[in-house]
Amino acid sequence: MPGATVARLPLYLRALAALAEGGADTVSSDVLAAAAGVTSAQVRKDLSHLGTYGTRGVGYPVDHLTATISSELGLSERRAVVIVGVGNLGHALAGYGGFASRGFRIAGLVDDDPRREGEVVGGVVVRPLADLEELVAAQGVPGVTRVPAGPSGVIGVIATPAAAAQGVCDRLVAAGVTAILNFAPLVLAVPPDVDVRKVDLSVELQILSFHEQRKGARAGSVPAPAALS
Amino acid sequence: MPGATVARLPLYLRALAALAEGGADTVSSDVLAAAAGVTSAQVRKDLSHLGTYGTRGVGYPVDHLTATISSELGLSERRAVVIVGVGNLGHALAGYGGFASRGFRIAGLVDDDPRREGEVVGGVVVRPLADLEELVAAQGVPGVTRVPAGPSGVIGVIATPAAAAQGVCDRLVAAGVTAILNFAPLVLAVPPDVDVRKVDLSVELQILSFHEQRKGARAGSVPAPAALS
DNA sequence: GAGTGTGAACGTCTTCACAGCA
DNA sequence: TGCTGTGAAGACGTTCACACTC
Repeated sequence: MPGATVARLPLYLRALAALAEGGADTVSSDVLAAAAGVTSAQVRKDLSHLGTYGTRGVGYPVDHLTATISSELGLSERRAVVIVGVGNLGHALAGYGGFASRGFRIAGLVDDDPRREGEVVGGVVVRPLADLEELVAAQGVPGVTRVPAGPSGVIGVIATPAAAAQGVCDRLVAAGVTAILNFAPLVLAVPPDVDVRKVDLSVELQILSFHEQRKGARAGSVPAPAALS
Repeated sequence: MPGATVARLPLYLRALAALAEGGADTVSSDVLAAAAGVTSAQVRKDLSHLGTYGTRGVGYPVDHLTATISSELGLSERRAVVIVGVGNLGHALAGYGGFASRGFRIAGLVDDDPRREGEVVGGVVVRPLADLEELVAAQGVPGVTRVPAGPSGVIGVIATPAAAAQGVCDRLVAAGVTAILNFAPLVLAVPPDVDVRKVDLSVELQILSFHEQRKGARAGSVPAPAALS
C-alpha cells in the first residue's frame, strides 16, 4: 500500500463520517473526492488498494467502506497514546476531543516538573516522568498477543522542549514504543523499526511565508519584461 | 522551485542555526544532511535550486547560506500572524516561542467568546472576532508596497472548532489574507490564489496506527510461508 | 583528496482515458 | 447511462555516479 494512500485514508474516514451523518447510504468517488479535497480518480485508485469493491453505476457503500478503512488503519481497537510533556501544547493535546472520537485513548500523561504531578488534564492524571516505562508496559493492545520486548502498540507523543526530546525518545523506545509523534523541533535518532512522524508548526508557517513572498513580489513589482525570443 | 525543496528549506535553516551556534564557518552537504535528517545528495540538489554556490572541496558558508534561505522564504522581515480561536490550541500556539524565534510575530489574537476578550496570552491581548478585519488591515508587510484589495501578506491561523472554521476562513479571505494554516479537521473552500496548509493531529496518529498495526500483525502471527519459487 | 554541481536513471505518485459492469 | 476499476502515460521527486573544481 502506497504511503501517499495511507496518508489519505484518514481524510476519507472523516468525510465518510460526515456523509453517514447526512444519512447517505452510498457514495460515488466524485462526492467523496469533493468532501476529502482530492480528485475522483485519486479516490478510486486509493480505494482499489483496499481491495474494496464499489458497485459500478452506483458507488461505494458508506458503512462497509468506513469499516474497511478503520480496520486497515488499525483503529478497530482503541489504541493507547502516551503524551510526554504537559506544557501548553501537551495541555492542548490532552484536551483535544479529536483523539477520543477518532479511536484513540489517552493512556498516560507524563511530565518532568513535580509541580504538575497530580494535575488532571482531559480526565487523566499527570504522572512523573519516572512512571513512563510502567505506563507503557501496562498498555496492551487488545487482540494482539503481546510479545515480550516486542512492539507495545502504544503511540508516544513528544511535546517537550527540544532539549529534552531525544532523551524522552530514547526512553520511549527502550520501553517498547515503536510509533512516535514528535512536536519538538529537531530530528530524532531512532532505530529503523521505529516510525517517527513530526509536526513542526513553524515549518508550516515558513512554507506559507515562501508562497506569500512570491505573491507579494508579483503584486508589488512591475511585471518582468518579456524574454528575448 | 520544487515544492518538496521548499518544504525542506526550513529544516536546513534550523540545522544551520544549530551549526552556527557551534561556531561552524562552513558546512559540507554531508554534515548538513545529517543535521536535517536527509541525504547529502538531497541537500546538494536542493541548494542548487537556490543558485547558491558552495566551494568544491570545502562546503557551504554557513552565514551566507542562512541569509539566502531566509530571504528565499520571505523571512527577512517579521511576518505578521493572526490567530483565530484562543482555546487550548490557540493558547499553545500563542505561547509557542518557536514563532518569534523563526521570524514571525503574533499580530493578533481573536476569539468569539466574550469571556476571553482582554485576556493576555503570550503578551498579546485577545480581541473580539469583530476586530478581525481591522487587525488584518493594520498589518503591512514592511518593504512590500501594499496593493489595495491585494494580498495582505498576513498569515491567518485557524484554531477554532470545525463548525466555525469555514466562516472564519471566509472572513480572513475577504480581509485580504492569502495564506492560512488550518488546524480544524475539515477541508476549507478557498479561492485559487489562497494557500491553505493543514495540520491534523488525529490524522498523524492514524497514519502511525496503520504502521503499528502492520508491525503487530508481523510480530504476533506465524510468518507467512515462503512463496513457491 | 575532498566535496560540489548535475545529467541520467530510477522509483513513486497522479492523472488520463476508457473498457467493463450494474 | 452512470460509475467503478485499471492499464498507460505523464509529472514529480529522489538517488546515483561522476566530471569538475578548489
